[in-house]
Amino acid sequence: MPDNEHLNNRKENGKETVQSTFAGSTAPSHFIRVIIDEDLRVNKNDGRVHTRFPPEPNGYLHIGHAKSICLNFGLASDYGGLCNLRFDDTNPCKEEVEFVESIKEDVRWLGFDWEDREFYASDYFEKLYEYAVQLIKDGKAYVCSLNADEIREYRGTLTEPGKNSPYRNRSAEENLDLFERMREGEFPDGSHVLRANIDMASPNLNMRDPVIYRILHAEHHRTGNTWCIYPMYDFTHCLSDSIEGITHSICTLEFEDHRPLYDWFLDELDVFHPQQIEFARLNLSYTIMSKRKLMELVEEGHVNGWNDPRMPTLGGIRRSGYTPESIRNFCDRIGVAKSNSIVDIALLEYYIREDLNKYSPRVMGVLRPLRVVIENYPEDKVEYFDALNNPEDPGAGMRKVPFSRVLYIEQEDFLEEPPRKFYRLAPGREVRLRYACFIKCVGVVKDETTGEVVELRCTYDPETRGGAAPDGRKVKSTLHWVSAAHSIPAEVRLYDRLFTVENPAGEEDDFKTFLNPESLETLTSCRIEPSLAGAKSGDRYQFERLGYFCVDPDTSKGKPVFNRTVTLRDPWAKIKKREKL
RNA sequence: UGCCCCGUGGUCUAAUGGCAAGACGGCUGACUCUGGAUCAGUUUAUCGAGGUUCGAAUCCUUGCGGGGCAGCCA
Repeated sequence: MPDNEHLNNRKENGKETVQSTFAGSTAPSHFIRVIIDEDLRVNKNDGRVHTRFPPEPNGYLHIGHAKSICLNFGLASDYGGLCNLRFDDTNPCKEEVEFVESIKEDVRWLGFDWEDREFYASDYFEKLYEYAVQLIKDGKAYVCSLNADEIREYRGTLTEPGKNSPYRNRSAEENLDLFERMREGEFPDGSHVLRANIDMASPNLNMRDPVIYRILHAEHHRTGNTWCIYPMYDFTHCLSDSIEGITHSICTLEFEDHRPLYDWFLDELDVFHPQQIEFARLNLSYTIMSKRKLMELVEEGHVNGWNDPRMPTLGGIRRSGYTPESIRNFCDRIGVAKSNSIVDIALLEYYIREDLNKYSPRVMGVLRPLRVVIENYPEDKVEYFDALNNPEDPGAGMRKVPFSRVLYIEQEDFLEEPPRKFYRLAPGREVRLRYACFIKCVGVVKDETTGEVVELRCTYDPETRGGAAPDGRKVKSTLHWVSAAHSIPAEVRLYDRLFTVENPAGEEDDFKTFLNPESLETLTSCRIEPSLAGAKSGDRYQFERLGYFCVDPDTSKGKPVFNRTVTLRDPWAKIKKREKL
């Protein structure tokens, strides 16, 4: 049994916390570090660095969130500060406990620890209410009784100023009374809102008397039915940051226009003032990151759930076999900036290969078996050859691989009429079987009706046992193989990119028209070497010459299922494609 | 048409007034019992026009291009 312990005990399940974000610490600096360095230099915030990762528990996390998680937790760790996990749960209609659990699992899996700092915006509802009351008393907020449509009309447009609400001049007493009765549940949803009193002519739409509280008679996942008014994001977020003593409140670019409002609340209330800093969210080529679109894929059955290995969700990525280490390295390398960009998915693949190459046990498995009979090998004989578990890791040891008269090799490793640059097996040609011996193809058996090659007749050279020829002759290629009688059947799921175009969300047509019809190929007659008999869900292996594979949870006793995480770099595949073979 | 942000090789990110750097990708080659890994080499960039300056990717003006904003979502 190959030693898979390195991999599976490494840095998962929160057992080990990340100290420095990038092994070798070659992660590039970026503008947020420049800001923090300057803050530290002038001793702003008494030299503290305190960040937070603030997901809304209304869906699953994806690789884009991983960028934010690595940024926030990484910065805290690098500067000797802290990072809170805070659930932004101000909309009871969309949020569920299930999501908070999965978010916690994902953050932990990535290797980060928020210790006892698990917070919820809903923890602050009472305090937030008091802040709202203070704004009303200061004449900075009022209860508006326009309906949603009217508020929209009064807001004006991008190019035209809005006009004041007729309720804008209510007295503080009346506002206080109304707001209190909103809280008491006297009014139906939508009948009143609390609004900030700012400027209906502001060129920034967010400043045109934004709503800060709405009536929602809905049960909240944490506060139950305690409240029937809920604060809006802009009001909640800055004050939650302030309450927690956050120094650097890092969010994505679309909140840039909200920053004046973020600052406004904190200034008007005269409370501790964190700094909001915006960065560009991650986009990856050949996939999508929008929660709504991902939901569409799930609900319409284009993928098999949120953790389908094709999904960019952390659940999907994890199931496909990615390691948290590789995701962290990736996030450190892509940098942090303010320009919208699409990172090549090849970079992500590079980091998972880099990681898995170091740690994953090598093993042989044949995906599309082609029967090979070694004519000069005795019927009943079995030999066991020594195979390296991991050439990159001398400590990984060896294992025995059984060899017998009937074997399977990969169908694509034989061509009756080999083109130029095809080094593998062909009639009359000799190749090496990995760790075993040289074989030469002396005959081809075909299906009489279809003409399909169904069996190869070969001879082996007993002198080459162990893989080396005493006479020093070379072969052009080495093939992986399994012994027919000893191998065990397996299902292997081959995953490919989800979309056929780099930026499906940026196309004119609906993104779903670009779904890759070949994003999943399920192979059910694979044969794998017997050492894999005890493989457990989550175990990762390199199938030699094919790629990295991870045992899927669908695995049942005697029926292993593997997901292909990523292929090996494959020059032959490139040649085939280039020369259209 | 208002406001805000962003334009550096194919991609992502550095250089913050002083030799445009790195990673990925691509292409060569070496090595190899994985066409893997490794190693070496190579290819390609400051959106345009003015200005400030001894000197501009960097500062200013302007044009062009891209993105965001009119939820009682976050």
